[in-house]
Amino acid sequence: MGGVLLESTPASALFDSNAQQQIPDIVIRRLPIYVRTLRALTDAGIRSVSSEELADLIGVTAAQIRRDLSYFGKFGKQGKGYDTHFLAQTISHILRLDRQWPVALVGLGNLGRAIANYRGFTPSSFSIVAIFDRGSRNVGNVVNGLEILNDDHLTNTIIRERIRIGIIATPKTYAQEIADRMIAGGVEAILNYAPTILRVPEKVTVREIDPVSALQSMTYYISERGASS
Amino acid sequence: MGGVLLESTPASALFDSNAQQQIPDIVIRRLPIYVRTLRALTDAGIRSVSSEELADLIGVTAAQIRRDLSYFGKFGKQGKGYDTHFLAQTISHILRLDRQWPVALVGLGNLGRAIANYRGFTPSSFSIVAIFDRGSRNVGNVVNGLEILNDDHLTNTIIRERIRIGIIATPKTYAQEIADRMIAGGVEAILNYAPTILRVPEKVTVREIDPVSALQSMTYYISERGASS
DNA sequence: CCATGTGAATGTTTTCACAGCT
DNA sequence: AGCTGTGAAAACATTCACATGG
Repeated sequence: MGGVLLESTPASALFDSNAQQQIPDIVIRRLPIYVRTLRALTDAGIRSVSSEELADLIGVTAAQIRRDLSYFGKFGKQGKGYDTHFLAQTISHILRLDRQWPVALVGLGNLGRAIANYRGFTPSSFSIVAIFDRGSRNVGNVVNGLEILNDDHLTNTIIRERIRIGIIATPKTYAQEIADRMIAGGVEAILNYAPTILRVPEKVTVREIDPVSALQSMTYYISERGASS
Repeated sequence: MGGVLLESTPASALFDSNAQQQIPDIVIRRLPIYVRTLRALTDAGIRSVSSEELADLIGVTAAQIRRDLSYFGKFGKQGKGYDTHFLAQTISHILRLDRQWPVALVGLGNLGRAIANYRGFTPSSFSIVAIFDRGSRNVGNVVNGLEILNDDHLTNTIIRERIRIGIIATPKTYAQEIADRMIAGGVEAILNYAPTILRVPEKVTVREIDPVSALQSMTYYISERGASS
């Protein structure tokens, strides 16, 4: 992960209004990997998989996969395992990946540009539909088919386009202000690449992408010997 | 966050050979944020901080900070709090951030280029000292002062330069092979941007940077109403 | 006979709450 | 008087192990 911990984790799923059981966020965070792995199996023509086979592919235990799935229902066949296509579809539906989500990206440095050009979001249910930067050299240019807008228009565009997801790739100084303006427009999920902890209301989910912290935590485990530079 | 779970988490710290207490990886992963926040305080001229103030800045509880620190020693003064500079230095030392670590980067697409140009690694104890790509258009070019090498030289360069940390920014198809070759050269920590789970020996730590999974887990929490696309 | 789904047991992490030091 | 460091409790997460059903 990179992404460090400390992410705001909705206390309630506010998903289904009846007294639904509360599902741990850590389970929710594993589901995308299950989907990805199941899709790879389907693409390879494999139609059935046991919890143990799936676990080996992912690097977790079979019991964990069975327990995770049990929060949502019974999807397997005893003695047989899981239908790969069906399970991928089912989890995708739980995560609401069976639609395309419009996303706003703010910040167009090296990183923002790489994000704007990344081809992996679209097949994963996300489309960047608006890109913003501080007025200056970038505004007005076109990146990946989208005109870069001045971030004055951020809140209004988010409202108009009904955007619920934002990606922050600004310098850390602006990140909180951008988050506030996203939230004012109705954003409820923020992917934060800026190295700063965002303060957001309960109903907003934030995930941090923090490669520096990830590196800084791994050095703890590196064995003695060998220095250099 | 982003980074998904499922990271290989060394079962032992192999840090200090005597029967040292085992420190939870989740604690280790929080330490970089403590350092970052303490440094910001120091830079702002604040010389002392209580666990509660620090907790508020980071978005965790004061008890958690005190417990985390207690794994390593007693760094505070009762009635007073912690010396910001001293505590930043101490945690940096624990994480071995009081030196510069050479890093190898493999893969030079959009993302690899953004990583190569990122200015945040150097002040955070990491220097990219070698960049590799599959032979073709990129090899021989210079990015951020470094000549891009053919990845045939990967293992040898890692050995020669005593590199212990690798960053993988290749397509997922090559990621495992690159990881294997890094490990053959002595790499013990891998930051993996490719959307695939790497199989590595026990002694190697991996952290995943997986923005797609992060987004895909957040949609679960987005409230009803508002669609569009 | 195989593999799911799940109570119960175990292990891990967080939080409480307060004795003790400054 | 204020805040740390930490036992003990509570909350949370994982794993065991097996009854059950295809």
